[in-house]
Amino acid sequence: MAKTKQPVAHTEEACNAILLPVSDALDVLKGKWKLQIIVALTFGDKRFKEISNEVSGITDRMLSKELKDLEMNQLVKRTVYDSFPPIVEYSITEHGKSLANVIDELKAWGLLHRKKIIGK
Amino acid sequence: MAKTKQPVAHTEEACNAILLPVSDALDVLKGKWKLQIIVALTFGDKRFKEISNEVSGITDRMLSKELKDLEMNQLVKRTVYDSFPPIVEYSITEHGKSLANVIDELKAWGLLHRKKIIGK
DNA sequence: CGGTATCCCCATTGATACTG
DNA sequence: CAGTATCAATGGGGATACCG
Repeated sequence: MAKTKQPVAHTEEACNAILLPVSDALDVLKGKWKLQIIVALTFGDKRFKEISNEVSGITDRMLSKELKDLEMNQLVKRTVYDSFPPIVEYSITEHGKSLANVIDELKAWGLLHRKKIIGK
Repeated sequence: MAKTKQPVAHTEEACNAILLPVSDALDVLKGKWKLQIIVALTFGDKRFKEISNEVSGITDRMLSKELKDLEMNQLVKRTVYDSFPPIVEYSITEHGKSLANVIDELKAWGLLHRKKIIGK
């Protein structure tokens, strides 16, 4: 059982030292679409419509909104070419690429979990 | 610009090979409370009330629900001691501990992101 | 083409009260 | 102590129509 008394104040600090950055990270990736968009863009720069086609099920409204969020967090860069009809291209930034390790770990653990739980 | 034609079918496959496991992982950790509970438990086994005290703001209803989810996914183990008043203890499983790398990466990236964006 | 503007639904969460 | 039951609120996301 657990009557090993623990230094509560210290575990709270240690706790927050983990939880704050973890929450920051999760917030940035939150929602149904952001990671799908990021992953799609890691395979190459794409235009609005191209992303829309690759991320199956997303509406224009959501794609627009999510791209803005990602741009605000400097994960994605938006480039407008002055032409008609308009051409807008989206690409991953260096900061966006720095998510690679996170995505790799999530992927690895997801596979492990699927083997353990889902694919009994 | 981007007229480097890409093998669409292949990128779609590659895409899904990433997105499916990543979604699995994110689903398991989804919501406001699950990671807080997991992290709290990594500092030692705890009883319902103890978790409730450490995860600031959570209601009994939510804690109960989240613990059930975590138990279903075998991240957390629930042990009932036959006594009165009842004693129930929660602990992290080995599978739960296997999240350590994921949490570490999220933490590392969260810190990086905070330095880059939030902390000017 | 690359988006906005509106409206609406419903799932998740919160608040509160109660129980074995 | 360790929850459950019930109801209310919030907000993320969908559907559709329209615009520069």
